Amino acid sequence: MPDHPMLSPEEQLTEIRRGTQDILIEEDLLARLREGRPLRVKAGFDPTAPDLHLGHTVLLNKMRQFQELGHEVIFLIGDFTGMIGDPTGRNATRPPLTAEDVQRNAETYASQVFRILDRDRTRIEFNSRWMGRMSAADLIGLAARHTVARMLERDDFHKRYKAGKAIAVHEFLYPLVQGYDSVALQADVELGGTDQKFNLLVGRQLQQSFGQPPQVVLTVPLLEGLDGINKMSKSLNNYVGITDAPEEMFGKIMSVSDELMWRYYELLSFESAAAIGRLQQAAAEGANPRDFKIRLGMELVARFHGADAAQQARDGFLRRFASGELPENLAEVTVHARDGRLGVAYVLREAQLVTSTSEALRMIRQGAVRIDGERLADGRREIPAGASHVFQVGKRRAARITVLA
RNA sequence: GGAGGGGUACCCAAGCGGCCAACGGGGGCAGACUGUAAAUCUGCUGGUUUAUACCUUCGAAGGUUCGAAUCCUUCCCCCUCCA
Repeated sequence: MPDHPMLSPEEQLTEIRRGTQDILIEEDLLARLREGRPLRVKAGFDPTAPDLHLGHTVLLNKMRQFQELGHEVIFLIGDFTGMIGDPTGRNATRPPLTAEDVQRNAETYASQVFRILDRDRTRIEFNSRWMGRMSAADLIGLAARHTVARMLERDDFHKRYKAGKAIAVHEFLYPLVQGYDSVALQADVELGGTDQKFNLLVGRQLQQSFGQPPQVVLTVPLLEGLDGINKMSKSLNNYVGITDAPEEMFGKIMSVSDELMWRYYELLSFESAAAIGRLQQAAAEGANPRDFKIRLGMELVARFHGADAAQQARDGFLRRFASGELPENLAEVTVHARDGRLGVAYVLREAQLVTSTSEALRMIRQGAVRIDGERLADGRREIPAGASHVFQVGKRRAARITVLA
């Protein structure tokens, strides 16, 4: 990981500004950078969604950047706040997590974030460390430092209140606890997505209330998911997981719209703004955007799986979709025949290429099924035991299936 | 506490005794066209050894009926207005 220990405060600020939405207050950040000490940079993570995807990496990349600039990054796992569930952008409260859930999720986090962060420079904290021993009296004292009117300034509270929708009292505790985390950690900077802005600002206010200088708040944009509309999330199934296999990751990137590709360049690529501008220029002059998508896909796959894997993913993709060849590392599946044979629909179901025989029959009817490249028209076709063929369902599902006796 | 409205498939939303596995839209999947892009057109979008058949599904449980998503009873949940 490259280091920039020699950068001046002003130069650091320029780096930090890239890809951010807001820095509040920028002058404060500059002033702290001028102190010449490593800043304590905090970012909180919810323990409910342990599988990281590219959307999370926008923030992680920013954290890594602070590390490269020589600052101390605190990866805060909100195990205590997880019991509340951040109501941001939600209508329903989430079910509380058990201690085991939290522990397991935390371990998953740890194994994933260090694909981006420098392990040696990352401090992992759990906010239950201080919240867990806070008394009811302390909590009341904390709540006394904030007013209902200010809480209602938060956009989603405001909307729900005006619309007459329910706001549970404990939901007000979420921003308070998150803000108190900054007090407990004496954070200099807190990072978060734009949807976290209000919560981050509560941290400033509480720190002041506790006699600390208020943290600098830095927000990064939320990354749109593969659909280009909703924010990337696992529950919407529009995500690219950072543990996705190279081919899968590459394929997902290739399937995004041209418009979204540029957004991904902006938020995910480490290429310079100038270089990205040149690509856009070339596209405007008629270059095929597909080639830039390939470039982006390779950059991202290489980041998580290495350059060799990226090269292979690209080559495999081109062979498969540009030349129409079958994928080389085809899944090998065996299924069992009945009475020496098995109907195709059952073959497909047993091999989990479809979820039901009804779906299999539907797919066959629609001409989506191929056997060794030949389109299958007859849904009643039976495959004899001992046979081995390559079965394809649609463009994306394929496997070599051997029928055993 | 009182009055009223509502819970239908992934989402929204019709249906209000049989023609309902349930209109329509969105989303998704598949086919054509492509650059696994966009746009467009077409089909599909409970399950079942492949079936003008059967089974399960319309908040839950009972009931009426030859027959219920549709009628009745009880229960659960959500919303609106009043206190």
